[in-house]
Amino acid sequence: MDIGEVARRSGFRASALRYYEREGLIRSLGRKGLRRQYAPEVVERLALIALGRTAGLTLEEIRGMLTGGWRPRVDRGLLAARAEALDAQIRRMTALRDGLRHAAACRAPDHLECPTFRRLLGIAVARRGGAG
Amino acid sequence: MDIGEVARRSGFRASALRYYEREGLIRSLGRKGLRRQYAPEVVERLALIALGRTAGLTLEEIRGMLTGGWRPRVDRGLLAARAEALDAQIRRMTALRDGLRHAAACRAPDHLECPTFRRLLGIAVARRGGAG
DNA sequence: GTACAACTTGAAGTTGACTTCAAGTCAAGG
DNA sequence: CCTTGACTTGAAGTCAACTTCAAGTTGTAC
Repeated sequence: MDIGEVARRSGFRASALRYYEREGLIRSLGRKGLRRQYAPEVVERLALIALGRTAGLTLEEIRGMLTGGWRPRVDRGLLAARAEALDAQIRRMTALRDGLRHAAACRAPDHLECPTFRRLLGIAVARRGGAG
Repeated sequence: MDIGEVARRSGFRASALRYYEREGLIRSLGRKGLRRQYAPEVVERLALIALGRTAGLTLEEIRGMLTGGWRPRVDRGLLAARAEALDAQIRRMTALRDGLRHAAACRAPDHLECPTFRRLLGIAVARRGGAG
């Protein structure tokens, strides 16, 4: 496949695909003349990259997770660690989501004054005279 | 409080605090000579900003959520919409987390070949001859 | 065989969120 | 009064992740 075809199928722009190739996230099979030729599987790989991106991962992190095809071994410990880091972020985002949902419903003049909001977000700042 | 004190208490650098002030995320009470003076409440506000940042929100988005103190009204619809967007991202991240956890345990040579992995990540790419 | 759309490259530009730098100001302690 | 370290400013630099641009090449349809 030409890069344009991959772009159409994956939703990434050709410039992004070239960038990903430079960065080692995808590979082309070779060239037809000047033009890069891609295997169809690259589209799945790109779907995974897209998922990682929308999940807020950096390309560096995604590259650490992608092993498919050309890298022989998976570092299972690394994958598990990534999963845990992701889980921590999911918890933070969940707290924020719940805080926002509460804020959308609460009538307190300032959310920072609302105990429910504060508890949801885990904001535990001493009001006065805290020794730490 | 001097900016240095706020920096110590919030974990942000002074340069970040000045930047946030320029961008309208925080306010100082005024100046003592040249020096900005901050109310203690700014530390809570910064904790909220930090939470939003680690949750992957942009400063722009965070500013849209922060109303505390000087902005009179909360746009509840906006807050609810933010919560929903966050929820969508949480779902994507959860899918990815579960995919990673599976990948860390699975013995398939390539995760993209593993039906469990594919299902978890929702990768539904036609293997061959897809007409769309 | 020629037109042209689709590709190629390297370099530079963009955006968000800051940091760093140079040069200058000033509050507080001695 | 003087020193000093924490502050001030605007401008420029940095990083990730691309995009855009200019100039050049080429596969392919006609």
